[in-house]
Amino acid sequence: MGQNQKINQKVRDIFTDFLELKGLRKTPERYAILEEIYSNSGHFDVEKLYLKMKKNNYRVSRATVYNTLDLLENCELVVRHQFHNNISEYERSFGASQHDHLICTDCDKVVEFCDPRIHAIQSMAGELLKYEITNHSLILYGQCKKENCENKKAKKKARKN
Amino acid sequence: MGQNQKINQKVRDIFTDFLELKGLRKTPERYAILEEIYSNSGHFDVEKLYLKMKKNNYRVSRATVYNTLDLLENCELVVRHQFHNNISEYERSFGASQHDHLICTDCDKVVEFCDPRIHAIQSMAGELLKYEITNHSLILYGQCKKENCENKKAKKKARKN
DNA sequence: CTCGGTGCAAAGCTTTTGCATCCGC
DNA sequence: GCGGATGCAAAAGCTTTGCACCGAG
Repeated sequence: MGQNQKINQKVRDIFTDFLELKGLRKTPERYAILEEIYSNSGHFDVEKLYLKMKKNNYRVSRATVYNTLDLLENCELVVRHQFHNNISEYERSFGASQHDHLICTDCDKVVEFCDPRIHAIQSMAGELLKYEITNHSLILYGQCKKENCENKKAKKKARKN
Repeated sequence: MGQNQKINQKVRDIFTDFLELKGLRKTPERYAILEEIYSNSGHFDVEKLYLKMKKNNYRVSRATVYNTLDLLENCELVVRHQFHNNISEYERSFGASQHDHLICTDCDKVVEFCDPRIHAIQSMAGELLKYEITNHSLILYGQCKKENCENKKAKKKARKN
């Protein structure tokens, strides 16, 4: 059994436990969506996932995709990111290392990075303010200093700055 | 001259310099919007600002509000936040200390806090990844441990978790 | 059999866009 | 007077909702 298959099995089990705990139904659509998400890594939005499933001849409605993503977010198999536009991006979160994001303000490219001090900040702030912190979102914005940054955004839309 | 008036004058000057530098017009609408934003502190969204101006008998279109907020964001008189919903929230950023946000997952209340280590993370990540970091967004999510947390969200919508 | 879940389409919200008019320069 | 800015309304996205039907328990 390969590493991926092992992860997929574990993930299905977590989802099943969650659904049973909450008294929710174990529908094929829900498992199909989970499967699809864990068949790749990287960021995706609802539309991308919806179209990918359609292409693979698995027909689900957008409503079900939204519903299932909510569930998966609640059982922490998926994290939702809110980057600086008004659409929700998602990412699978089991079997992946905790990380944060750096976004290029020229080309929108997303780079992942990790810094242990964030957890220190998180727990200290929680203690100080009397909050039980469950998660965080750290996004850095900046320009790539390398010359191979393709500057897509500038092409896409001449920014009025 | 009071502290607020001094700030308002400084802020107008910054905006004027910015508009002149970019060759943009100094329209009364733009200054009226800036004025309205700096007449209060705290977070606001486009609709809230739009209605506030309307109530004060200053008629601007939503389109102009969006346009001007873009300009103000570019000259760093306003920061835009993307919390975990799909609407943009703004906050004036001149004359206020740099801070980050903690959001209560029960009642959506936003608390501000500050930790100097974030700047260290920011510059180290930038150096490592060869990016010129210009700004960041750090949001912590958690539940208030005090009993006076009114749990508005639970009322607003029985979350399907 | 029941009632939660799905699919579809309509509605809701925020944001963007097109165009005629206006006004800063 | 020119060309950018505004106002309005329509259009465009993303997300939620309503309702008839389906199927998991």
